[in-house]
Amino acid sequence: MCIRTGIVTMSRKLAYRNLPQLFLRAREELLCHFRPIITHFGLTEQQWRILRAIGEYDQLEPREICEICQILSPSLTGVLSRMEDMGLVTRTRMEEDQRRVIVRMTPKAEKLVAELGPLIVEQYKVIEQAFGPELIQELYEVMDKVIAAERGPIPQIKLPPRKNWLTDET
Amino acid sequence: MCIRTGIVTMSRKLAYRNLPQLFLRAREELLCHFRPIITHFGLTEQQWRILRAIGEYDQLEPREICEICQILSPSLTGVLSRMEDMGLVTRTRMEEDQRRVIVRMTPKAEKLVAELGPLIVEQYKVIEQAFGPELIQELYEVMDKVIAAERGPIPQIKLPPRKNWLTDET
DNA sequence: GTTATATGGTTAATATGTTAGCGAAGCTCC
DNA sequence: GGAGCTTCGCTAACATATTAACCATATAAC
Repeated sequence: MCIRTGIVTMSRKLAYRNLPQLFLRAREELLCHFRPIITHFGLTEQQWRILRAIGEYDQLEPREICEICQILSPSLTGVLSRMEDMGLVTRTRMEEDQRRVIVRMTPKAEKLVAELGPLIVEQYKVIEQAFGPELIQELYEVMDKVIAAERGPIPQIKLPPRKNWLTDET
Repeated sequence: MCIRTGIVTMSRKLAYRNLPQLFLRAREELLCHFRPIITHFGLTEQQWRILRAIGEYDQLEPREICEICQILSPSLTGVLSRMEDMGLVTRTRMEEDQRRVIVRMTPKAEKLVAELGPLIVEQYKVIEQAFGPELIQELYEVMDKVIAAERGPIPQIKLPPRKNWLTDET
């Protein structure tokens, strides 16, 4: 407590650094080298993620894209319909199950990926040069350890009773 | 080329795994354990990032918040004005430089952080238990290596002449 | 001192993220 | 075979991300 002002100015620094935020920053550190390439072809980052995924699996259903590309279903709906308008993908309902949908690339998108893909790889090589191959390798390993769900379920801490922080003035 | 269909189905799998996407997935793997805590207090993830930052630095200018919290300036404008409406922060123009602004927490926000912060730390401990302290340590180290700009500027590959992929039908 | 330039925050327009909930199609169980 | 439940994609409402451009203020150049 400050003697002069009477205000408690203890360090509100938490014991742990903001890990999700570090991920965000590290991701941006990488992505900023790819963004110019992607936008050069008139795509958004998400659109490229999706095209890359379909290119790899040949065809995918929306919920598969959601999981692979880390895009939530409501977002995907919009992204896909825009990509459909751009003539990049087609959406066709499955015969067996009228709920499900198949997403495929158009020939135009195939050509686009055929041009864009190698450039992405080229940029990866440049980055690998700068970072050092060991760091890249290390990155893949650590990421996989975090993602690999080979651990028990992580419990959620008990939450205190809900107060109306944002309405009460007390 | 497939003999039956005549369609070229070569593997369009790139030589490098999608690293930014791995970051995204790993980040989500962590964040999903904190999100319930944050929303329990009626905050969004970004709002908590900002409160945590201000709590640590006592007061910040918008552009500092942008850099620390990885939020772009136009986004921040909206987030801050919403937080102002919620009575969480105050924005005051600087006397010396009428362009600049100082962002501070309100007492209400101070109390909120005082309750929320320890819960976040608690959850970190739980996660550390499940992940193992070594992995957490390893994470911090690798992230810092990626972020630390102690390397030369990373060159951008040369881009081919721009074609109108999205308008031409050729 | 006035013009040129740079900086800090903002607005505008569009795309995506996030949560809740809906509606149709498929499944289960009785 | 119909009630209840689940799955799948979607809509709606709001918050944020992203790019471009704007405006006021400050600084540099002359």
